[in-house]
Amino acid sequence: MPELPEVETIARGLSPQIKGRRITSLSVLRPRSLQAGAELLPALAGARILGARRRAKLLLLDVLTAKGPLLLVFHLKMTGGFLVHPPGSQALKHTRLIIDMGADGRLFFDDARSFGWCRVMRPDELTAWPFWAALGPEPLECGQKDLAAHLARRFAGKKRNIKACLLDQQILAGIGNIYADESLFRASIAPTRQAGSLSGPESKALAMALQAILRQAIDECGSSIRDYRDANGNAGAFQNSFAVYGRKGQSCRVCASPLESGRVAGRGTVWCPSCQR
DNA sequence: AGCGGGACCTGTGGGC
DNA sequence: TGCCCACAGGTCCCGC
Repeated sequence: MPELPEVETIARGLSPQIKGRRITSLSVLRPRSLQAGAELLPALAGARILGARRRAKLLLLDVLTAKGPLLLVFHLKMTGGFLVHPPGSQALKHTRLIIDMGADGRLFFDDARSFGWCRVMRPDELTAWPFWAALGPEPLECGQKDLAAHLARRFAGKKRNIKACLLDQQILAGIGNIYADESLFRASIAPTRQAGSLSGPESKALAMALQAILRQAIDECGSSIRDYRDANGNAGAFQNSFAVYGRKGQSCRVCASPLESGRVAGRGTVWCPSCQR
């Protein structure tokens, strides 16, 4: 599922394939996949794509139209993905949007489960968008000490469990189910712990674990469970490094205890009852 | 405040 | 083989 490392990998792989290209048109094959900005579609004709970038789990395409800058903001949710196809290529079964780049090909946004979406926005609309404005900091864009301090501050007094807090995009941006479970294992913290009960050293350990795991996952081009592919159609490799996610019923790689599984914060969760306290 | 549950989606895989 | 159902999960929204 595209979380921070997967979206980052997609943005890095996509950017060189589309940078500097001109959009001839954007076709919407599934109306609900365009969540906002239909009135801006005509302005996209002739616009130049400046590049692809990531914020939280969002993938953003910066484009420059004759009337000024616009953004194509995508949320890939569970099964969204991008691939550039040759000019004239026909839509696939799950293609939801096509950005036609003339002789430079066609960028498909495919999404089997149709949870993902695109919003076409002016820069001022983006900054005013409540979801965008409320996003917490990027975990890899602050120093380890700053991240630990931020987490400690945001966890203080919270009765919610720590896993729910890690999944809360307003506390920290980009973490989903996989990296929440993996980070908590690395930091030896049980997902069911009340966030407010974490000690200073535990917040530090969690900050360290989050950064180490996200960096390693980006280095390995993300995790591919089933659907995820990068912008070149390749699978990631971090799934081979999972300590707990998807290992329900198996034994801990560190202490060999049987892993515990259940629903925490409404999500399937796996942890080691011996290593994680 | 925080939690559970439903809605949105569809492909997959286990059980029978 | 085929049917049924649980499950995957990010976000929003509603009700308690």
